[in-house]
Amino acid sequence: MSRSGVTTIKDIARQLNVATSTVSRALSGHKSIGLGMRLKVQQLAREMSYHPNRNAIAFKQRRTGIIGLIVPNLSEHFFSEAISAVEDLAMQHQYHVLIGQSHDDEEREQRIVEAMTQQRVDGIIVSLAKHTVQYDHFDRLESYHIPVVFFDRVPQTAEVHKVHFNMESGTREAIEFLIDRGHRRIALLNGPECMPSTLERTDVYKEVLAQRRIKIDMGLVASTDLMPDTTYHAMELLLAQKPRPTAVLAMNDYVALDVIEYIKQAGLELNKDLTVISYSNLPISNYLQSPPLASVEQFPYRQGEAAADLLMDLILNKKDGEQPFQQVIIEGKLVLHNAFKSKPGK
Amino acid sequence: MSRSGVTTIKDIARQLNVATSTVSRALSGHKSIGLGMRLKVQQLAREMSYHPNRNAIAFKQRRTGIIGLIVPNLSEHFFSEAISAVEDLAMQHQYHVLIGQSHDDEEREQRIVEAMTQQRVDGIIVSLAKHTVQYDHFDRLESYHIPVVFFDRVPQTAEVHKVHFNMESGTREAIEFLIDRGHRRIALLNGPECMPSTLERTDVYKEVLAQRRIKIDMGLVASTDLMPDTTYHAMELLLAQKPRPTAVLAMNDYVALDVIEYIKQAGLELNKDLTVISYSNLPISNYLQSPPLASVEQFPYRQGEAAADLLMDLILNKKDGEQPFQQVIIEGKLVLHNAFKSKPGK
DNA sequence: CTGTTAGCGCGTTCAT
DNA sequence: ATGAACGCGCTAACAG
Repeated sequence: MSRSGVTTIKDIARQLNVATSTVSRALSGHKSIGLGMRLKVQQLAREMSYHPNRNAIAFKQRRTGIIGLIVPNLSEHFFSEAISAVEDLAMQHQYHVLIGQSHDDEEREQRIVEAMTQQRVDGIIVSLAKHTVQYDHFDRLESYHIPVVFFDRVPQTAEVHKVHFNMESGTREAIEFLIDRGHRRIALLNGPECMPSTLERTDVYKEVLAQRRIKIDMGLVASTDLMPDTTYHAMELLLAQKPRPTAVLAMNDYVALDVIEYIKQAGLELNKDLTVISYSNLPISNYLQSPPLASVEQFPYRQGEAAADLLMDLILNKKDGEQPFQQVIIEGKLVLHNAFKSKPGK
Repeated sequence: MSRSGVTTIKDIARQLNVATSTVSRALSGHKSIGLGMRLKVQQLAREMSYHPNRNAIAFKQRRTGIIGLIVPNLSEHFFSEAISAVEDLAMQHQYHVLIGQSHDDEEREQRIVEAMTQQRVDGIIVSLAKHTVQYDHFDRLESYHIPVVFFDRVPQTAEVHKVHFNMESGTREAIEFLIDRGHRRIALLNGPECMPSTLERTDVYKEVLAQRRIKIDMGLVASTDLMPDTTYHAMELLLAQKPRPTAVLAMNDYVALDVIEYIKQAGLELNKDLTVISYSNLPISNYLQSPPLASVEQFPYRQGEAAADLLMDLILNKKDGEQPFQQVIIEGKLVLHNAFKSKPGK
């Protein structure tokens, strides 16, 4: 054994009086190695509890078998679901996942990308920090041949690989659902105006109403920065409109919960005086006694899966020629919240 | 530049007609390098957009700057909080985190440990799979000088470094709280009997009741494997006891939610006919209209933080002499669930 | 079938 | 203050 106390192929070779390359070949099942030799080597490797040094292999092969995953926040349910998917898929390909959280800070995001570059990860999956507007740190990866797949929070440009939610279909489905149930005064409680998704939602909102020949009243569109206070304030504005809206589409579950609380405090009855629909990012709706009527499911696991699939494809089929930029769009799905499906005592 | 298109110190050296060792020293701020040379090298490095190959450095130094983190499930809130903490702390030390999820499968856990061994991570933090009873795969790490810190789901043995929740104080506080509010028939809805924490809970339960001179009735102690159906079944058993329990301590929030649902279905009033307290691992209790009365907070972030702290200490102060096994115990805290704290419109 | 040799990128002696 | 040489563990030509 080497001084470090860890067995290397050298040790095995010496023991067997063969060349290191023979050991290397025997262990990796090279066909040119005789069966007898192969078995001898493999057995001795086991006896000496040899564990190949992937780090050395990576160094030599210029392939680390590691992909980087950068998200704003590891503990947010949407992201941890996606991470779980990425890990599952990576593992299937014998790949491993190095994580980093940007905490929605662009500089931190840059530092993580730099670190992952230095680690020579084989690819990166990233959901952008809230205010990232400059993509130099990702562009630089190109010269290192490190493919990048964006997911969920993606750049506007078409010149990247990306996986994201289809805001249009989800929003359309939600609004049409409300219209079909007779609602004509539908409020939109949107996110901060700096987020691209906010604009998209507004566009679809207007488009669907127009198509259905329903009067568009921009007094029914309000913004919140996701904090309860501004949500309450927005609700005040919305409920002050005449005639009062009969439904509200909230931009995510956290906001919806605040809306529901507001409704209670205002003495209104949820989903009767005011119907609430939101975009789902909490796993809890089925446990709430007063959930929104429905949610647009955004399938974080599928998004992570699709991103990992795409990245693995880019890594494994790494042709020299640049590949066309892929875009995977995850369709939302409106899910009605029932009470619990299973009944006690069955 | 090398053929691969990536700048190395060799390239910089050639350009400057100096030795690679000079470049290496200049870049790492070695004092024996003249200021002029240092600056020249640093500037050229920037111009050639040199990014040191950490992989090569790790290979040479036998230090990867990576720690492994193994949890049963990445998307469970308790764990994703802990992961967030580990990542934050690792980053402070310029370390990075490689993740793996065992999906509560011992064999998978072993495979992940093997992979991390091969990657030569500098240390591992792990929360055990539900049914892991054999620790060979962790013992083997010793010969690789890879320190291991267990957290939350830890082995019983004292001969490991570990961070875990103090089941005693949290449980004691919860039960005494119930007793102080007049409850005398307190049910314990425990986890599967194979988990060590289950036994601990039962022990404390019996101990506190004995101390408070309350009759112990093992009919009030039931097990669930965490699935709704068995929880419902357990609730049936518990509520069939005479006299009926007036309170139940559920082993975690998921179980508590099922309990709450059962109560509704049984036509009982939550926290009146039956008071519910649980161990918290969901972030949602404050949003439930019918939350448990209180939860024992288990501070996942702190647990992750403590585990990472301990591991970093083991890595950085790696003396040759074995270090005594550390044990960090996180005290639980009983948290009363109020309705929303902030009111609308304020 | 197997041995020899070279080298991946870097830090680190040991010289000078 | 700088250079030359070596080797970490492994794979991959190239030779036999």
